[in-house]
Amino acid sequence: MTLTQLRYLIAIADSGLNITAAAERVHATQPGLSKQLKQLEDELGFQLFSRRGKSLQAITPAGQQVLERARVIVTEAGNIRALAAELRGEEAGELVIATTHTQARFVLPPAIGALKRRYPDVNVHLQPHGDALVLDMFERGRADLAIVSTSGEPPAGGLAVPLFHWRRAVLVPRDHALARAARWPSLAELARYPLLSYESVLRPESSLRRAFAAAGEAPRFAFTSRDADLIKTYVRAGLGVGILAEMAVLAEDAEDLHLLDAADLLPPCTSWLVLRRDRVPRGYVLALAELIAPQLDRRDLRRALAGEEPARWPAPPSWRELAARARSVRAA
Amino acid sequence: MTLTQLRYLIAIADSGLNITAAAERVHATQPGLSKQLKQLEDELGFQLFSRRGKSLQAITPAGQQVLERARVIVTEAGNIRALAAELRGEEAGELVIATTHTQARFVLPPAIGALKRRYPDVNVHLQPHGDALVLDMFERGRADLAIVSTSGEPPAGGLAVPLFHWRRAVLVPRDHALARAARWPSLAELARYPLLSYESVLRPESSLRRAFAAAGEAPRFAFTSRDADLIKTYVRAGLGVGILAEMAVLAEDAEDLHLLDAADLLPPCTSWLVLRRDRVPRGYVLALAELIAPQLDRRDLRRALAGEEPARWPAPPSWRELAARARSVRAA
DNA sequence: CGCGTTTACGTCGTTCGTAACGATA
DNA sequence: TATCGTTACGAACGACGTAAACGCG
Repeated sequence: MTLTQLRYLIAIADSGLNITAAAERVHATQPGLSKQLKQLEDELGFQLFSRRGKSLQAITPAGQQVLERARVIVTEAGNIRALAAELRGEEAGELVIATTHTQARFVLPPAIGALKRRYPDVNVHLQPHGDALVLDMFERGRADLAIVSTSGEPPAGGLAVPLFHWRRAVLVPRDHALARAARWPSLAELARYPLLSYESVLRPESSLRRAFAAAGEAPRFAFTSRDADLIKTYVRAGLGVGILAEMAVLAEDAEDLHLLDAADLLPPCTSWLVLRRDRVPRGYVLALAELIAPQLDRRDLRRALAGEEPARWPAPPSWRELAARARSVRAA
Repeated sequence: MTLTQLRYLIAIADSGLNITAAAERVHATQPGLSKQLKQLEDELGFQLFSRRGKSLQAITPAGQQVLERARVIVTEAGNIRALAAELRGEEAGELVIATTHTQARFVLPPAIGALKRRYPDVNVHLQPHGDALVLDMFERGRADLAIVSTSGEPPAGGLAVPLFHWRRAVLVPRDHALARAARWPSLAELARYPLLSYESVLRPESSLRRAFAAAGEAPRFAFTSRDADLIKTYVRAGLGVGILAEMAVLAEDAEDLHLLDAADLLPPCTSWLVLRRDRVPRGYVLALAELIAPQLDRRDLRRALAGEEPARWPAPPSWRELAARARSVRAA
């Protein structure tokens, strides 16, 4: 049994039992993986995968057990390497971020920009996905960190650190009836219009859906997307009333869109940074956290990951504060 | 980085930084370890050990971090091998038991005898130690299981399973004043005599010491040992009153010793089996548990180790019941 | 016939043990 | 001088990639 064999095993399992694809992933040749897998199975004395003909069919129950432990081993080996890289002062590496489109498009750009200036040799890989998939990818170990939002409890699956609070924004075309109204609309009034919002409202436990339900309303979501830009585009096209994160509203949107403050209508949300408890983070991972949310300190993050602390986090600022602070920095 | 290098690293750390001794332990040559250590340090880019001249002086802080992760890796690799051995139906292996002298001498023999009949190819290594050292050895990973006693909470450091309850026995020579008394002595009466007991009573938190203290007595422990046989020998020699575990009292002791029932005087104790949560146990480890305490079932133990259960254990019998049951089995 | 896996083979790198050397107390 | 670690060297092994063969849809 070697670390290489276990790495190959994981790659095969994570590539849908396709050895050729797995070989690609680990930068090796397919016969190499085939052989190593065979050797591992010979050493252990049982099949890790069931086969149909020559193709791998499924992981055997025993193989599943081995796979789980192999993941621990390979993760810890990676931790040792990360530890060493940090100690050497290495500033190159990969940073895989699993997050939603809104964060990737409207929140992260300045932070990632600053990060790349500080760590030019870090390659950043953004994986925008739907809410559910983000945490899924993260839990499968495909990402170093996840950035997700909830309107309540912190997300499970790792160490969750609050980055900032935000509110929803309601967007309508400038000539929309709601834009001319004298006062902010109620939920009931909003619910009369076709709504445009994120894909995640399709889930029954969506906080937006629940807010309407609590007011006895059952709005029609006429258009959903993961992509806030698309939602804005279709609001412009007159499809209805857009409900999206305030971060997605830019100054230039005011030219043809009217922003209704939904602060009191809809529950506030928190954006969370989620780190894997089983991984030693590289310095630039924590640097990114600090860059997004200045109230965070990487030493606290390291302590929390080591499990040494009850993990009390500084109160997160609102997005409005963060944006104002960023503007004043740019002005200076 | 290879599994071998990490195994060598652990061996060196566990051999007091003596590479020659470590080489012995892993059945390799000393230059082999030296070289692998050097290669690992070269790959990681920093020293795992600080050196004075050529000798290893201490583990560096970074080395400590690496060492901890290396232990996880090597443990999990061992788990995979154990898993495979079980699946193959392998019935050979090593069984290292950390326990006290009393358990090793008076409780385990029948169980280990039966185990060896069932698993002739399992080599059993008994490590009798003082109470504190037992758990220490166990936590350092030198033993597959520990068997210890407490008179209250289960021991920490692993998955603790209650085996049986037992009481203390008070032994005096047949011609001792207490042997002729009409009734059982009180703690105050006992405390008038020099006492002979286990080494563990020297610790201030000892349950025996606390029992006397609660009665306002401060007895003199004139003789202590880890070895119940020795205590009995010195009781015979007239040094005083022996207080030991009832398991240590044999039928033939009645010839020249008088047994006082201390059931109501001194608090009861529980013997616990302790398993490491990070290790997949071989079948014979669980078989031993079943052989000592028939109320246990290895499937429950496996489930509890997998963390799937709130770990409620069947009520442990008393040692008296266990011994009676064993006698009736022998008679049949 | 394409896709994916296995088998065969040659090369290269690595590990390991023996033996000699060096440093330290 | 004894103990312990390093260096040197040769043999054996193992990993890896290329190329070809095999099975299957």
